[in-house]
Amino acid sequence: MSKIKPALVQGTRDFGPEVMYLRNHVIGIIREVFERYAFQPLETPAMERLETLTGKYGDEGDRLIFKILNSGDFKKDVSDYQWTTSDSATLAGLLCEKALRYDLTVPFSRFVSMNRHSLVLPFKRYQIQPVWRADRPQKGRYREFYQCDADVVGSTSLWQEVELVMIYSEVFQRLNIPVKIRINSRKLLHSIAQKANANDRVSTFVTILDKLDKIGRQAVCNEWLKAGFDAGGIGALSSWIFDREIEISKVVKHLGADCDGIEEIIFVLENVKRLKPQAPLLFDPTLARGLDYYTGCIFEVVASGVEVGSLGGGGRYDNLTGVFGVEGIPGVGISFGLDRIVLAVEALGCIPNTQSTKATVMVTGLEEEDMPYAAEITAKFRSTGIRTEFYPAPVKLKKSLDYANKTGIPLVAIVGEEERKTNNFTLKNLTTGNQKTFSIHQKSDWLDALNQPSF
RNA sequence: GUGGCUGUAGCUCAGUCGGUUAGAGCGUCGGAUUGUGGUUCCGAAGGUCGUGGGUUCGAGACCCAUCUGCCACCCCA
Repeated sequence: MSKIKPALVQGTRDFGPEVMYLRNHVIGIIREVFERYAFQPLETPAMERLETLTGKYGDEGDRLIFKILNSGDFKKDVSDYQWTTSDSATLAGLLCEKALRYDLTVPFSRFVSMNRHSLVLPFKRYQIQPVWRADRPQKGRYREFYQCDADVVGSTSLWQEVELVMIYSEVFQRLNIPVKIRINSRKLLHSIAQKANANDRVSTFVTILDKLDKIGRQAVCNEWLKAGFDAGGIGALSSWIFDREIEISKVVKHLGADCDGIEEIIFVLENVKRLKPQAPLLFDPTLARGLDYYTGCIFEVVASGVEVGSLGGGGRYDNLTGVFGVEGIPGVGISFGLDRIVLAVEALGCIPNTQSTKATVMVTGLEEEDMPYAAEITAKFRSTGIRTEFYPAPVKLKKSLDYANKTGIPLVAIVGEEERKTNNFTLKNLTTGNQKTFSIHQKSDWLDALNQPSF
């Protein structure tokens, strides 16, 4: 058999022990906060039926769905005519019934539709799993990445939005990442688009507005005009719309208090304010977000000190279950991008003392005859809950001490002929270089020394 | 999906105009020391130059394709 070069698939990564400590730490904080806000855990399969996923994320999103080739003789259901005349997208639909999930919200929506009779509404679930997108990778952009979602279905109350904003704030506070949480509303974007006579082409209008950061005010106006939107309307809008941190009261003056969507934003802003979140919640009239299914408030979180893209996003979707034949179940949710959060933590250097699973002590025997006794000591340590590594061969002390040094084990229990014959062991503190002999029968003595080495 | 940049030892990188046996530092392994690590000294291993073709007497270098990483679009966590 010819040798195969080991390689990763584009846009995927391995996570070694050091990174896993950090990832688990971050996941732990997110899960802890989710549970404290009374969300319940859920996991769904990596694969969904292709038809479950398509049509929910917009044309661009559909293109990025990873499709899974049918098993068996997948050619047999496709006619020669279809092979030659179909375009790639149509052909993919004939060859693939399954796909990898693109996000966690749509699978959740599918789950809710299937289990609506047994769910008590409002139902709050959290879900921490990988998702896949056939995107072209860059820094902070992968083809496999983790999302951490909290969603609540079956409630139209805006208090859900308020609570979700508080979750964002609390998680990033605990992670020591300074962030801004932005809020806008799809309804408000519709209202704004109407001012430029863009009723029938809201998404085109919004897509151009969303480019503000990259191309600037003038270019946005030019593109609007080029796209044929009403010049008078654009002129009026341009006096205020480009202020990304505009006071909502000014927007009320421009659009009127009865403008669709504005009341919701005011409600969320005011009630969040009363709860005094650590992270600021800012109204941003240019915030758009791409996912097609959002209908109400939308959110986005960006880090203040680093550029790794948005760390999270979310919003309200009034009728995602509708396409599964279940009407009248509204939902709202947020998502954390674990991989970008980890990047931000690394870039900011705000790494908390991550819980490593390294041993606190290593037991090493000097000669073959010492090994059974060394194994007994190891077992004794472990039975008291001490994380213990057993060096599995009698080697020169230089070698085993070197190993302990390099793997970061702070204490070494040395067992040789002397110790074995007297039921003792020598405990060496690698940080200070000091060592001390203990009797194995004096458990309280050595237990103290292992837990709090003071020599 | 579109356009661009990139790849030499485990890591960071040299490698002249296309010319003989591809180098350095760090790291790894062994020894100096038969019960004591981090320092020092000595020694060794490690490369089909991302991969596959092509041009050439001769390619790490030039050309084409492909894979990867990165950048700009697009989109998004």
